[in-house]
Amino acid sequence: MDSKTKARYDERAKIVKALAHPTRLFIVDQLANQKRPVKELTDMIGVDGSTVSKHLSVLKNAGIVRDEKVGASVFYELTTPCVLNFFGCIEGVLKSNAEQHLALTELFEIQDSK
Amino acid sequence: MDSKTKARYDERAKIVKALAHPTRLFIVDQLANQKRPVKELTDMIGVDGSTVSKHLSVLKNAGIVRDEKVGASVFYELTTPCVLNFFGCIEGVLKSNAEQHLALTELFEIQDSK
DNA sequence: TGGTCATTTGGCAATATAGGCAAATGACAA
DNA sequence: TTGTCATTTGCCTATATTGCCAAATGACCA
Repeated sequence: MDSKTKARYDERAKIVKALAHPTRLFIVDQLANQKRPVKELTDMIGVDGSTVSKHLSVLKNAGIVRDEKVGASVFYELTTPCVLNFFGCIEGVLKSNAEQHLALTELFEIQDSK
Repeated sequence: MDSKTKARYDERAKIVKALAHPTRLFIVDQLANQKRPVKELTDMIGVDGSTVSKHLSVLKNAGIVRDEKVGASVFYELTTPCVLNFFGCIEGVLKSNAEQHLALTELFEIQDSK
């Protein structure tokens, strides 16, 4: 793999890595239709505020969210709503996995019943 | 966040994490239109075969690829082609980042020229 | 100015991930 | 059977990530 190709995949991986955490996926979901302050997200998630702040900075660093200061609060919003497409795609994989698992389960049941 | 919601995001994150590596994104891309043996992927990527094997097992474990033994080789293929939608989405974020960066650059140039 | 709230940053310990090498496994041809 | 090739697994070290606490910063009100 030449260095140019490598660089392209490194960039892409940076975006995906930023989304690769349950809390961050939750945050993205909560920002789907509205901007929200850190406090509100923190209350919803139920972990230390500094932890949420760090997750938000990971998302911001990847260009997935943007922040806006309003008084003492900082509101975050999605920069590119397209990120939400991820969920449909992920659910597709999960559904496929579930079907696969079901098929295997049935297979074993048939074998067991022999 | 209640435990059921937590579990849902944990599952989703598992899928995204499996994709969150440049080599694995490359592999998914190479499997887009055809199944390929490990050896072929290893040659394309240029790292140790055991490393590629491990990346493939991460993808397999997440249900993103499926393997099929043919003689001494093992062919891998995508289970759900929908995963490819990720790329369009990621490129969207990268494009948005690039535009943002360009806008900032221009802003500073204007300020510098004062 | 002093106090409070929201957010971020620094430090730290626990845990997870990556990738190389060596060795084990399995298929197949000589 | 023996040798070779493809793949996987075990082991190990280096590096990255996570999340908490405490402290710093900034906004705003009394």
